[in-house]
Amino acid sequence: MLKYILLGFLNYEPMTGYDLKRLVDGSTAHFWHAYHSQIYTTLRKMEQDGLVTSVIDDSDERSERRIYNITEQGKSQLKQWLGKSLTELPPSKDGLLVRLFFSGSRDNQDVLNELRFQLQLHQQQLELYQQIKPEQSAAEQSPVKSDRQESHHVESLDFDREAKFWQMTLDLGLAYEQMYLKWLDETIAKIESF
Amino acid sequence: MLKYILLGFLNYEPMTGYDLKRLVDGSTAHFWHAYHSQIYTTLRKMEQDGLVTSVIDDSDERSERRIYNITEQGKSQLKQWLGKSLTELPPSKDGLLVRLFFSGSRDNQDVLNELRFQLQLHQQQLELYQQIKPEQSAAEQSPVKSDRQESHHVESLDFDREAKFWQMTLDLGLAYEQMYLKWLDETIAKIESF
DNA sequence: GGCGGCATGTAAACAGTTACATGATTCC
DNA sequence: GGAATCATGTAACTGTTTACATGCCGCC
Repeated sequence: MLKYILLGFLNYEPMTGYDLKRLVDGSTAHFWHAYHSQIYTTLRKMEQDGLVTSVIDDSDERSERRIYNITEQGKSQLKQWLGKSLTELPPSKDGLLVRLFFSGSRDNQDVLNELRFQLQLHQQQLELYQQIKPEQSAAEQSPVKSDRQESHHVESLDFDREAKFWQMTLDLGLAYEQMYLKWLDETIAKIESF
Repeated sequence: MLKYILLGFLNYEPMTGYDLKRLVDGSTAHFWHAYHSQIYTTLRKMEQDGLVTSVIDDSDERSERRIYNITEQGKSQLKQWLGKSLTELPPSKDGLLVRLFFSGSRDNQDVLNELRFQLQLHQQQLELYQQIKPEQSAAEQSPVKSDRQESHHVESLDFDREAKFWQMTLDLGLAYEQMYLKWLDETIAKIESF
């Protein structure tokens, strides 16, 4: 999956592993997280498979910035992947629920402490999403922050349309956090009344 | 994590890999899924680590039913794990959102078809949860279906209390599916009005 | 007799995490 | 001068998934 995220971003414009890392952290991390180590190794793998090419940036000699570029093969694989709809539910993995499921033997106070901490975390997450929210103009909100006047023109990219889809994923994030917070509130109240 | 799920179930009573597989499928799969291959190999690993022991069931000679038993070390590790609260948000992974995020270049009809199919899947999932719901008596709803009169007495297991925690995880499942369905509805409507 | 479900596993591949490592630059 | 951040990567490990494999039993 990470492969397609990287192809997706590189399809906007060429960039380095670090750029990709920041883009992932700033946008897809909420529904697909990746460590920098995985990003770098996946990029190397993709290069071997001919989906991307890379060049060392000489203009900026301070360090070895390796700039990745999507190939035609990479573009076609991205397109092909987008063409095949998902036909299954994403398998969810939530450690907190596992813990709660087996919490029969725990002290209520222990469980409550854990849930209250989760409440804080989810409140922070919600606030983070809300800060992105205030439907900014598409361009400003764009995860791709390049000067569109400059060098690499992205052919026929409709930023308004892109922004609508980005907004939809954000909407789910917001709804998810609100739902989770409500459930945490109710669950805490239930345990308090045991 | 699977390790602790298996310890958690084996802490109720001894059972086979297949029993564990069915319990996982029937309860924790909604927040932590595992394939049978992983369950069997994890059990073997746990046996090597002294967390469980196993014996081949002779009473039933038709096949090699290997019955796993939690050890004192296993119990203590489970307890220790339950004692250390989670301090981070569970990283979510949702392939549909990844696809939506990069759907700017897709036809609206393609995206709509995919979302409508997801709608069906989530409706089915919601119905599945609702069928479990009607707050049955704790014992009947118990994922552990053993005769409590018989052989292995589980010392001091409060099924009512256990059932309350099981219900909480189910409540999140229900809230999640309702939230997801609402978002899908709204998102489909948005794309239709593009 | 064939099919589906029960029951058990192994092997290989792939994905994801943690730890280690290094050197530059920028800010205090 | 030291700390933080930028920037890049490798290595080892752990976890997860897919595919392969086998044999029994009960039902139609």
